[in-house]
Amino acid sequence: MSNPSTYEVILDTSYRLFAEQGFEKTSMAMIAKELDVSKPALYYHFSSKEALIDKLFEEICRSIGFHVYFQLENYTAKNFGARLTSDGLNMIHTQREDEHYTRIMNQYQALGYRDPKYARQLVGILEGFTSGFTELLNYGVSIGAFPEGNLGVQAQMLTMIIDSMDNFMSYGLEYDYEVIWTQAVNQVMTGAEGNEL
Amino acid sequence: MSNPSTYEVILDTSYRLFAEQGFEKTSMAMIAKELDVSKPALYYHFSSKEALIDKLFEEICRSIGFHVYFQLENYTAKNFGARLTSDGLNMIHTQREDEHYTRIMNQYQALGYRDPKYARQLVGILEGFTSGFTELLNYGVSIGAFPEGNLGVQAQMLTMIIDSMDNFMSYGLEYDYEVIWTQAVNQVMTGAEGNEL
DNA sequence: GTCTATATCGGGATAGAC
DNA sequence: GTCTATCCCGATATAGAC
Repeated sequence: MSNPSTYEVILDTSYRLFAEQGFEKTSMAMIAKELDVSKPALYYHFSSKEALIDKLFEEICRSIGFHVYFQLENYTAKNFGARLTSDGLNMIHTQREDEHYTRIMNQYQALGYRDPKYARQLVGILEGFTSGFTELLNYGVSIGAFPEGNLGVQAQMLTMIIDSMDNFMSYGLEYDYEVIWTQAVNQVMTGAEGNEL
Repeated sequence: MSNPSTYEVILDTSYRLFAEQGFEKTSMAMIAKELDVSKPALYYHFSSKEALIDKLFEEICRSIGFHVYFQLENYTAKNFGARLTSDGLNMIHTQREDEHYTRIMNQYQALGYRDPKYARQLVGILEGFTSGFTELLNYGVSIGAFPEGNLGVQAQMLTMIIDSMDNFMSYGLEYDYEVIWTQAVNQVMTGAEGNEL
């Protein structure tokens, strides 16, 4: 196995440079220069640029996911709405602090359009949120936190909104994200139903 | 002025190739080959690859926008909710038919992170939708279609949801978009209020 | 594990003829 | 307005020494 610290530091620097400039505009030479090592040193740890991009993606996917931000055991009938609201806002604020996160995920999204390998992982993340929300809402109903509704659809809506907020924030759009998320949670809690067409 | 038909056909083909493969992976040589012309022919019409990308973006921006899908004069007190629902669904379905649209906009979003020139235009489109929805909702209140609420926030939410649906559909996620959009419109129409924090 | 030096290729862009 | 031929550069990747 290669030296873990060098390996890690390459991933960290790549993450930053890829986010700032994109995959194509970031050459292996630039990464090497930023780390003050030579190009072949990179190729010793990663067999190709694509391998580096792939490993980085694996690391990112490992570090995110529904259960990082929403933990079922923290929820009670009494605090359910408030907790769901604050956990969601906390997630948004956390991602907002890492200015590179949204940018690099946008890059992987672009790759996903051409290579199913990336698309599958991205879809997996989103589906993880939707199934996580579904599970959480089911739990909420079971402990009597709120009346039953179409929880599957509500979970989809929460996933879409939380994903979209991240996107809009990255544009610098100063929308009332707190109010929007709070409203979405309230809608779920009051069991509002959409009219079928 | 250059021959309009050649100019147009370059833009059309570029649109498709850029969407399929991304800007960097699509070379001027590939575009030329696809059109069965030579590279210098392209450079006669567009001074550089970046100029081509920019002109294409201008054309795209010109062809989209709130008022393409939502026209205030079609709305009455009686049909307001139904019309807002169907116009939104129609917009989503239209964009879904052009498989290249979401992909190429994703590319311009990536460019926007590095060059404010693109970011400004993208933000302009989104703000156009938000101000369009605000105007439309204000009109709805003025004709008594529904009670007054925090229309600015509601307009932001509608913008985020409609943008997000397009995104999720492009992943191939089969969510209940019709129900979600209908629910969002209903929430606006019933004047639901988000609790301030 | 890391270096210097180099091979190889493909891309953007242009010169100059027609 | 379009062509053939070419320039030039930067990128990925490797050979081979230490």
